[in-house]
Amino acid sequence: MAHKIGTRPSSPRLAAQDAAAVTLEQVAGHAGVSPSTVSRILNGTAVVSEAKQQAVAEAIALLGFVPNPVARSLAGGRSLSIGVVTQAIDSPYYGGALRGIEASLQAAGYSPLFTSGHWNESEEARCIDLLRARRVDGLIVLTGRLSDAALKQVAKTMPVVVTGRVLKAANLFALNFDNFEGARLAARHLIALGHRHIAFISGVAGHPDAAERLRGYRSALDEAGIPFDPRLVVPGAYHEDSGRAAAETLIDQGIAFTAIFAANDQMAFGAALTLHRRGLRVPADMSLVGFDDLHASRYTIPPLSTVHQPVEDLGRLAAEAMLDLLAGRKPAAQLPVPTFVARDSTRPANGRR
Amino acid sequence: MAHKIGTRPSSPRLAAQDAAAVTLEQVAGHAGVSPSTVSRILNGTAVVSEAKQQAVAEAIALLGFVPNPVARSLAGGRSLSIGVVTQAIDSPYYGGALRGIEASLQAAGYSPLFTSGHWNESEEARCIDLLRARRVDGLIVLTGRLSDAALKQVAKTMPVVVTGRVLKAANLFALNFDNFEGARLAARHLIALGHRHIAFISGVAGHPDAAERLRGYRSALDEAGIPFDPRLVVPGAYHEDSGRAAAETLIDQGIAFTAIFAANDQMAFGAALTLHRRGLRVPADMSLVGFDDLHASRYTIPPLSTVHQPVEDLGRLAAEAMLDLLAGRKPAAQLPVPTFVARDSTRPANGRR
DNA sequence: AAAGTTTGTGAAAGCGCTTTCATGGGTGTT
DNA sequence: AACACCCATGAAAGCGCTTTCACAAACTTT
Repeated sequence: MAHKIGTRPSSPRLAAQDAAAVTLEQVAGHAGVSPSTVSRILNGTAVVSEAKQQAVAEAIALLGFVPNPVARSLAGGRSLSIGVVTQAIDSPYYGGALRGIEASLQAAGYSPLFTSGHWNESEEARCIDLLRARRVDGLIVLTGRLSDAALKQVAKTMPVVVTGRVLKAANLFALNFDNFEGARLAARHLIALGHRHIAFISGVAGHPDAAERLRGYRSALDEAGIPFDPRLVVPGAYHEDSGRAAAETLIDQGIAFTAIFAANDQMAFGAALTLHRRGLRVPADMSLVGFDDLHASRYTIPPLSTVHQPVEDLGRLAAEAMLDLLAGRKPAAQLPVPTFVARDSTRPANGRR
Repeated sequence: MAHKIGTRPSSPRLAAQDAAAVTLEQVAGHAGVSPSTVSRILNGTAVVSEAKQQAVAEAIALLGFVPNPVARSLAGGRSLSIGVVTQAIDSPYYGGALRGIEASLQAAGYSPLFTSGHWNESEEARCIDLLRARRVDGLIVLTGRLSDAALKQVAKTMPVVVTGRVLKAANLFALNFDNFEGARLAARHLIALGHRHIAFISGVAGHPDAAERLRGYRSALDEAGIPFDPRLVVPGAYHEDSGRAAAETLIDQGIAFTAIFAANDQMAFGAALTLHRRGLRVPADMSLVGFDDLHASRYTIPPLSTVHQPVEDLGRLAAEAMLDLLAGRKPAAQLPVPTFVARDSTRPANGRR
């Protein structure tokens, strides 16, 4: 099984497979120094004479040495990997965040380990156990269902960055988007267009961000002196089909309304389908706004007016906060303020209600 | 830094953080056997007496021992992780496949390591280097840009499963979807509805699946005796905006056509937007079909007729093939045959052309 | 009953790094 | 010039596992 050792990489494109076999010890041998010295240079752990630095650098280049992260982890106690708990790796919302995380971590020499909790508390706990078994150095939890207490518990073992909730604890950083303000913006937009009867398809019950979005909706209503009608609020589950079903419920109730505000874009897509099936045109007969500003929202018919959420920033910032935590710094990351993107799914309320 | 050792997990939800500190050696001590024996039981490497098995099992349960995968990797030479090269982790198409991979690998005790090549050959090569440095045991490449030769090269080092191309090599398994047949199905559907002038928005040039889909389109045309008009074929890049632009090009050409076949759903979404802006209704004025059957395609207005591609199966099968390769078995995985899903975006061609 | 074969098990040597710990030369003090 | 002190460096001991290797004990075989 022995690979050829010490030969130059043959392909310039891909590093030679031999590279895997070159060890730090061989580098030390070539450079005429001890393994400790090589390690010190690699990690910047101690001052090393200029001459030896040079020699080692040359040996590394010559042999095409790449440190073995596995050995490194075992010896150093760190794995240079960060566990990421998302809800669904294939969700359009989380995907963007993952991309941001991936980019930022990679730049710092860390690798993300993605797992999906599928909106399920016990599965999330399993993910965390799995990641812990893999000896990740830190944990990024994207809007999980796990209790605050459980998260704090984990934070005793390793740094934790969590999004979508407000939480203070040692070794833990919470990165939250202002869902309240975002929802208020959206509702205000509708109100400014003259809508007085605005239905709201809410998010997953018990979820902090869902509660905040609902609160934002109500706040905008209050400001405008519009009475809150609980019959106009129907629950959804953040996916398309729940939006579709919610819109049906709303229409079948027989209560008049001229606009729908869905607590996320996916539910808005579902609602749009129901409207289409019932022969209601958006925005002519019904205004529709979403929340999240998924990439797809630019391409719906008509393009969806929605609250822009900086998902990629969120991923990037979460990763940076993690890096801060790991380095013992206090993270200062903060999400940009919400903005509303008016596209074509909203229009002034006409006479009919 | 010493954690408490030997205490029972305090929370039933999450494994105790102490667990991380329990070593195989401690288990051996408690069970009154040697570390080698524990290892043998853990891995099933050799026959061990019933009595010791029992004792070890008890010790493991008592201490809450979880093997350290890092040490395991270093000693065993395997990392129990599989590298996955995707093009964009946040793409709606790949997301589903990743989910399938994740599920299958996890069941076998392997963890996926996801990286994104962003449709870029050199970046893909970097991903592979990174994964190799991480000592992954195998590589799953989802429809990359890398040359066949490069892939074969990698396969000399570790097992490789690649999708979206036909390739034969030792230690390499190619899992391909019948893009030709899928495209032919879609085009036939349009033809059966009476369309004679069918525009085609093609995929990324030089990509095998893009070529196959084009070939399928032409084949269906040939069957029906419809002359192929190259002006009706415009290039796209598999994302929404390229579909939007392609549709504009098509319309601006001034050549009559009654249907558009986009080589993937995302481009169909983009094309739909252009049609909407130009005042052309789908399907009344123009039929539209896509390819992939993304989840979102069920929720467009109108819901999109498209070729169903079993992305999650693809992920699952790719993972299973990898497991086979790893175990020295010959993978037998095969993708289901293409099917066409007729929804509401297509309609018989009326008199006008 | 002696020899040969199989079997379960422990001791010990790594896997490729990091990190004390000890050391010898160089510098600074008095 | 004698002492203390600092600094760069190497030797060696792990990190927590797997895996030869060797060896008794338990079987065969003749």
